[in-house]
Amino acid sequence: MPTYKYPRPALTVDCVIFGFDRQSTLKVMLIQRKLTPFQGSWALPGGFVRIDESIEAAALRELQEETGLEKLFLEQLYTFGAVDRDPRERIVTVAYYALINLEEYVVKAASDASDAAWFAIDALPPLAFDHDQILLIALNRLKNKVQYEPIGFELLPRKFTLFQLQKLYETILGHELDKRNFRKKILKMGLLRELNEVQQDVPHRAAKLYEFDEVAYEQLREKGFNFEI
Amino acid sequence: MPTYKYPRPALTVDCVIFGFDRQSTLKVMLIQRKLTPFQGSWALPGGFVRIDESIEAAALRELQEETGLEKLFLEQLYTFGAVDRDPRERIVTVAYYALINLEEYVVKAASDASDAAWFAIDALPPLAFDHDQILLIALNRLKNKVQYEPIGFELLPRKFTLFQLQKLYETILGHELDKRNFRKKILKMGLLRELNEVQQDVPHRAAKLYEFDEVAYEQLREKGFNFEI
DNA sequence: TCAAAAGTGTTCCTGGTACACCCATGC
DNA sequence: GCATGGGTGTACCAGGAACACTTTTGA
Repeated sequence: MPTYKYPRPALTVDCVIFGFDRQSTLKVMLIQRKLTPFQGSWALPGGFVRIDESIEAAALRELQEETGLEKLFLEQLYTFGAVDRDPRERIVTVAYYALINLEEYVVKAASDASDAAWFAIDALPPLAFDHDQILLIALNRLKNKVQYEPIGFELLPRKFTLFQLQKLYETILGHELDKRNFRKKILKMGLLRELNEVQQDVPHRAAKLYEFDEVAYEQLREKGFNFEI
Repeated sequence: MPTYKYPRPALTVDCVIFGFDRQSTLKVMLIQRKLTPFQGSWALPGGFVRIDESIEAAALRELQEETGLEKLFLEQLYTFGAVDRDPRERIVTVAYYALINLEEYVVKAASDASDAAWFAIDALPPLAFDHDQILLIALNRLKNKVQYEPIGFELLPRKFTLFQLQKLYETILGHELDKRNFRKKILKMGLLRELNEVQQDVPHRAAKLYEFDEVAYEQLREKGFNFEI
């Protein structure tokens, strides 16, 4: 017994998938459209929300179809509902953004050929629909959130160096950071577990590797600790 | 030519409308439901998104129907899409939150009788659907946002005293603030215009009135200023 | 004269910021 | 030996936090 008999907008999800590569560039995954409208253009991966799945489940499903990754950071971004955002008909889309570790992704991606590709954030092609707007908002969210929640680690391999972490912040925030101050601050928080390992195969002195300590973070957070870069 | 022939969720908007009264309590407007399900329960005001209006327009329309106010602060909160959040059928709702100045509202509200009522947020009735969850998230958003954007003023009359402003922050943040430090900080920002007026009809020494200076805020913001309490 | 809020400065301490050099490694 | 990052400590300064008393007004 449908309670509302008027025409309904269609409902989709779109995902802004961020990755951070070895060259310290922030990238986004895009899909080349095979159909009209915007045939041949690049667009955010996405699709319709099925009647029997939650919107978050729909986003996860899309994400898995595209990346093959099971566990990843996923957060709802914003819902876009301008009347004419899709030229075909009324479509409302709930945008999500995801953070993935490119090193793990690359392995899986090699297996199945796909129409997906990674683009550096500062060298994007024109995007279909209002996807440039969505991407901009996602980027802003990332910039803000990375400063007060420890989500940056989601973009790095499990074991990383302090230099990699610093470059990550510099890239996302768009400005340089002082090495000594950065290390002092991040180590003082007590969220990093220093490993008895160093980098391998680097053309310079090998750096110590660290892991993000989620348990320690949870414990500190319960005591009122706030992450802040 | 609909591009997607499968069943679609219905799409609604729900609004969390906050007000701040003369007794320094934070309140929310709720509507008593006339129909099943949850007949007689209190719920957030909301309604279906029409096929030819944007979601924000739908939220504004609902808001105006309920409050009669034209200009108010309105921001998208989050989209709720659990499969069973409505017992009748699949309904996805885009939640917004609004901040209104209760003094202005009360005048209008007196004119048309309504099933709406204001509840202090620490004395809420049980709510229909997942509206308690929505309200909780709205409250968190308000708590956070009020600290780094000057939106608190939306809840006050145009002319207010520093004491009122301080009480507003104390109420929303849930802890007391030091009077001298608060005044020092807020005045130093240069966002308040001191008026040549004082309170009227108060049973104690009358305080100076201030106005929020939006122009000054915009100018400062362009120079990189960040509001912060 | 009492109650309620208005109004006002100083001290201390923490935490941010600026800053430069030697070390280890691979090529 | 050169390039690349690894790794480390100090001094200064600004801004947050703690804190108490006198004044004004109306009831």
